[in-house]
Amino acid sequence: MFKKVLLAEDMEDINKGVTTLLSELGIQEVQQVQYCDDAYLKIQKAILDEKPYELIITDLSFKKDYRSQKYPNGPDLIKKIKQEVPGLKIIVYTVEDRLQPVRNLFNIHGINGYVCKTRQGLKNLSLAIKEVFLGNQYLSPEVINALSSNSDLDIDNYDIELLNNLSKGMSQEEISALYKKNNISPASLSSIEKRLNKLRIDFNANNAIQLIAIVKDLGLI
Amino acid sequence: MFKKVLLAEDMEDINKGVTTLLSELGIQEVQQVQYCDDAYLKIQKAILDEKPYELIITDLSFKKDYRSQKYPNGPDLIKKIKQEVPGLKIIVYTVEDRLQPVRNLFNIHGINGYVCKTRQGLKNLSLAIKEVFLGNQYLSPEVINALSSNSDLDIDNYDIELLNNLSKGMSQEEISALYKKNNISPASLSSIEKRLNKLRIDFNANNAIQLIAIVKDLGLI
DNA sequence: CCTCACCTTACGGAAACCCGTAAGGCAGAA
DNA sequence: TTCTGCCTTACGGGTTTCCGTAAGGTGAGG
Repeated sequence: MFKKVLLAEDMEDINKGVTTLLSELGIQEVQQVQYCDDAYLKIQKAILDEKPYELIITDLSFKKDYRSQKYPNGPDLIKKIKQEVPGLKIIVYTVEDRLQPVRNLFNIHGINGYVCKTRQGLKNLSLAIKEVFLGNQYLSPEVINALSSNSDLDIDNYDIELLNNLSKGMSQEEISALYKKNNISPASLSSIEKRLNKLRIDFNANNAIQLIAIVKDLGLI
Repeated sequence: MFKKVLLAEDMEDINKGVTTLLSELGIQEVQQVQYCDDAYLKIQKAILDEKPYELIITDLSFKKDYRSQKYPNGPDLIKKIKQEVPGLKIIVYTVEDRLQPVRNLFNIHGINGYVCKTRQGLKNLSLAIKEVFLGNQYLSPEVINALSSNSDLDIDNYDIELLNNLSKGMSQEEISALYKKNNISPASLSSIEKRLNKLRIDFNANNAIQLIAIVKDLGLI
């Protein structure tokens, strides 16, 4: 089993529950932080001391408070860690159960496990730790479909960016002009219309308004 | 201090932390449930036994699972309780920190306290219990502005419904037709346009698309 | 080299949205 | 009653979106 684990989670009550679980699993050294920046510093320090962490368990959302943070929330921290210490295992433990964010965390950032905070959350977290220790991936049941390939319509970054610009109130013509200026292709009004048409079909939307409402609900933007 | 309190909260870890806090506050009888339906039943039973609860502490969101529920989440439960036992005090303890939902809970349903789950969540909850025991309202700092009158632009149910219909992909003409059929006033296309224009100004939106994006983010719809 | 498939762009017309102006209706105050 | 302010409705015209059709460009494979 893992010997040294770091837990990043801002809420004291949850923090306490998880720490107990980790001890019960036989993990000798369990440390915890309530801010992502602290997590990053501890990880770096541990490496310098040649006693690195073997596993990070982190929430995704951290409430903002008076302390300004370089890494305000989970994804920022995860990105940084996986860039600098790609071998370090990461399990996400969070309430977020929308599939697209889960997909991104696995496909882009390369996390090792994802557990939803639910009634069985702690139980699943314990399973996740065991699987990740064996070198496997783990997804809790609520999001098991996130990585099944058929479930993703091919939405790429261009699409996301397009939807983002739309939701910021830009007209399609303005977006076209912006893309031409920045050499983003395709940039013509016609292409943008066509792309949006495809998205409307993909998501069963009558018009751009409903499209934005839907992708907001899905958490795509 | 309160003698008999019921806690409705689906996650075991949090549940445990809060229960401990309540005991420390000197509350003799603390019971807890993980489903809203169970909460409702316990409340009814306690009244029949002539040992009613004096305070309910409840989360807002409860994860769905295999058990189908008559009251699937906090607001449903709160509405029912306040209808049947208006004098029973209710404190909401949740992560939700958007102002509009908070406003609704106080103004429509008449809850007595609202505490956000944050780093200081437990501390604030303890304050809330004391205040509510004294007959006062309590809002935790994150949402203290929810009830300050100046912060609400006068958005009424008509506006919310209008935005909802828009986000469902209806055209303004379709909405007009629907309202005429259902005798909802104003129903003319012109009035609907005018109302949306006002909303766009209120929310600083360039067009209907951005308007929907904004009100979705705010949690108005 | 040519062909074919695919992507980008262009264009035109219908529908929807945006915005200003103005007329009708209704309630309260003089 | 008349006046006034406010809300609802009507209408016109400019802009944007939606949806075809079609022309140019590019790249893979024959």
